[in-house]
Amino acid sequence: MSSTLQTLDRGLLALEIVSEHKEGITIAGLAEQLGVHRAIAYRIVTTLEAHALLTRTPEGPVRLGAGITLLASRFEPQLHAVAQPLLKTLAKATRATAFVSIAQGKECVVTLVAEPDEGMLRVSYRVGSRHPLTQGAAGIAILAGRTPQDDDSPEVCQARAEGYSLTRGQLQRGAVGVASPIVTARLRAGIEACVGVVAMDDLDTERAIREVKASARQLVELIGQ
Amino acid sequence: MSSTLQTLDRGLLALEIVSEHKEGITIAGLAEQLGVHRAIAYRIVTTLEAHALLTRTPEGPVRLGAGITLLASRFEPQLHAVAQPLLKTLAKATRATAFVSIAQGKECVVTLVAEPDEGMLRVSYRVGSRHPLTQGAAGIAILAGRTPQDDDSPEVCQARAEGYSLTRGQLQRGAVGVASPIVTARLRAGIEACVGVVAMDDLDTERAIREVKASARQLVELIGQ
DNA sequence: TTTTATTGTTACTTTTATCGCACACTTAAA
DNA sequence: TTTAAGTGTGCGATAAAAGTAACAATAAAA
Repeated sequence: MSSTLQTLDRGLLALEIVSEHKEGITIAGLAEQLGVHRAIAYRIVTTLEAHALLTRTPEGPVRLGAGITLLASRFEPQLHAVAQPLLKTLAKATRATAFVSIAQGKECVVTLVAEPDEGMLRVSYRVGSRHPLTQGAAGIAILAGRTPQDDDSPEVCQARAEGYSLTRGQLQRGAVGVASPIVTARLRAGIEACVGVVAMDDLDTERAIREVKASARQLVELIGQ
Repeated sequence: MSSTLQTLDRGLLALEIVSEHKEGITIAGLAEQLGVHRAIAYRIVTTLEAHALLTRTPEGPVRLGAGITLLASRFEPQLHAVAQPLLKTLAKATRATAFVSIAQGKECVVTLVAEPDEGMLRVSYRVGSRHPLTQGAAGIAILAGRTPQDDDSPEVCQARAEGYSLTRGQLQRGAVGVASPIVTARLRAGIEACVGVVAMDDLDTERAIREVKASARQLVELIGQ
């Protein structure tokens, strides 16, 4: 097992800490959270700033920078390439429409979809469509993937315990949704995403639950623990 | 003038290099591009992997990891906080609907919107809606923000030269769009985003162009050069 | 088959990049 | 005015990387 680089490690940790502070954080505050001298934090910020991963507001505080967007836009096609075949398999196995959704603010956005080729009728779930996190199997699965909150609904708590969520008719009458959060062990927090399927009422839920959970695990393997 | 940290700098450079290789890159290849010994590249990759910013496929190559998604999901509300007031001002000044769009694959997705409070009729542009990059002012502005390609359309070339794009009726009959790419100097590439306005045919284009370009510059300041 | 690359990892020496202190300075509150 | 909290930057000591070399383990070529 090869070792890690202290300086790089700290820098990335700093990036994560900054990302946790929506309103920004002072360099002094960052230094404290990192447990290092201010001067070190200062150099770390300068370096991250040079790569546009951080910005300093004129008043002082440090926030995330535009570089994140660039990286994210490059990650998306990679995720697509990796996850699409997996989704296709999931769609076939469950004979339902499979999807990957991620959180964006208080909403849940569909990023990838695969439809089964069999079946007369099928539910289609458009990429880019969004709905509140509190509604539908996908949203609940994402909430369940977060660290427990006091105000979690019973559904979310159950989904967290079982590893999946199942909803009927929440987004569309007569539709069933099953979703499972994508939980990564290495990160300090979940990645706020889930895999799932939607179908008409005739979904074989037993099987769907099994398959969706398996897909979530596989995705974690492919995408990075 | 404070200095940057070599190790962190190299690590971030490695991250960028990996992000440029959609299919992944071998560690040896990465080491070469970084101009360092293989052993160093290994240590860098291990560290980035520990933060889930990179993953290694079972066959070897290194790709971006899920950590990017987490950072991106946290950047979004920060961008929102910073850009929303600016968009509101832009909407007021131009009496048109102002927006920020980013590229996602071959499409262009609307991420933020602000509507003017005056005016009887107004064009509403829904957050999350998407259309091909080749269509509409927003898409063209993003393409213009990229490094020149051989197959760029005349519109894209013109937008690159002028610093803005203007289209009429491409997405909706009777609608005019003006957009300007958000170009950052520090990054190795553009961030694939733009600011703009959409309105009915009665838009004061002279003014809109001026305001939109100014907004793009301001956003760069706020978000990180 | 042997030979030749390439990959992945470790142990060790060298060197230099990083650490952490220190000092100067600004701003704002007490 | 003093106190406090924060920013920004040189500098020497040393821990932390760099940069070797070396060694299995594959994998590809002869």
